Amino acid sequence: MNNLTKILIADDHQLFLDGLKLIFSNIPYIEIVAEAKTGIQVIEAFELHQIDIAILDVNMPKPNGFETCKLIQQKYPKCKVIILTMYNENAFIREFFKSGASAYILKNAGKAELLIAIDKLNKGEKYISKELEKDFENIPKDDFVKTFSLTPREIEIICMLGKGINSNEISEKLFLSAYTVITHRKNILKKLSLKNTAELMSFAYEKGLL
Amino acid sequence: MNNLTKILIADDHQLFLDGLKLIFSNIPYIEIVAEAKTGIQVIEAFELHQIDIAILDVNMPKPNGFETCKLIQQKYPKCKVIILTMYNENAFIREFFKSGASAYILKNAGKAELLIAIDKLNKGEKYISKELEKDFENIPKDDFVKTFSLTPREIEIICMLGKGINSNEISEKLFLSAYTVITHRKNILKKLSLKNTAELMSFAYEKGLL
DNA sequence: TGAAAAATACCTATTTCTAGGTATTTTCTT
DNA sequence: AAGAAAATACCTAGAAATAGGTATTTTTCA
Repeated sequence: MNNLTKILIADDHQLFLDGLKLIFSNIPYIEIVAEAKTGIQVIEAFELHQIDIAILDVNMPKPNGFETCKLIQQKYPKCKVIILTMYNENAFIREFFKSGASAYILKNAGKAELLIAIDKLNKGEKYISKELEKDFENIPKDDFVKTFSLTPREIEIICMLGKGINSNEISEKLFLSAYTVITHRKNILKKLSLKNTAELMSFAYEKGLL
Repeated sequence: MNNLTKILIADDHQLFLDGLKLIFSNIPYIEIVAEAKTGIQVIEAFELHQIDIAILDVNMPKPNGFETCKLIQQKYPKCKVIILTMYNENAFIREFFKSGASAYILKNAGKAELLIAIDKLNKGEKYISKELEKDFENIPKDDFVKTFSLTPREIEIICMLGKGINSNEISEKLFLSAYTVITHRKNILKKLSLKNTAELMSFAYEKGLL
């Protein structure tokens, strides 16, 4: 056994990948063994390489960071996952927990924080960005649940709506009846007391859901 | 006069800035003299430093890359601007022209392309990402001009839609025929090549319209 | 294991949106 | 003053969203 940490990095922007590579190129105990631009490529990379830590962008396409993380945890439970997020999307803290990831870091957190996180992960600990940690404590649990009280499925549908995908298309993509999607949309609007989807999109953006 | 290119970099994500810094750290003829996370910080930096090239992220907040670019060109017309964009948003090619920027590059283009662009800019030439160039040629000029840029009335209506107000209600508030509002909405979606109002809301938020 | 939450699915009726037009008037700009 | 752009308004048909239900199955969690 050696103490070289083997890392996979995944983000759909080449420049960002380049940046990460250069950041890690100075660190002797870290080796980047694979990179990917989509969730599918991540899974493929796992079949070819032995990976200790996967650094995934939340907004990565096909599938997104959380989904990819779940897949990794199922097949390779020893691998730790760091989720990188753009904004302080506190609606996703729950997703983070469910996904089984070990660290959750804001992209604007800086390089030092990344290295600290990797260090903690190697010790078997978890890590969450300072800024994100605040949200945890500031928001009482009940309030938090009440404020949004959106289920993962509902959030998923909201995100798809934001891309201009309509109920029929969503039902196809998620292998659901169109009725089900319509029911979800109805529940979302009712829960949040919103008039229509346009207002829902505003809400979603203002709460950092999108 | 020296041949050292002084660069400002601006993006709201620290890791991305770090990446750019490391990329340029190997290049002897380039010096990063300032960095910024918002448009305001960019303007402030211009008051403190002599800058040859500004590299701006489109999606930077307050104000966005294009707006910031316009401000720079007004006050410091000698400075060249490189706009970095996440996706192939051809809706913004026109914005790019209006802003007076000298280069327009996709973020996933890779480091080499950035260096080529800087080289061209130093020679007084312009540069556009290969992938984006395609879109230029495909779009006939007339079509191109008609395709984008929202009128004040259209923006007003978009804002109201974001509040959940529907066509009928908008027509009442603005003392217009409902037909007129519907026509405006139709024109907006066509102009921006969007599928529906949900996607329009996403567009509006992402571009800082809402 | 039992209750609660989430996800699923169906039905009807009505309203609203979208897409395809055309066309006139007003405002801006050169 | 002429032309372009913006704003206005109308028509039709079809697609999609919304609102009101009900109800079963699956997951989650205490």
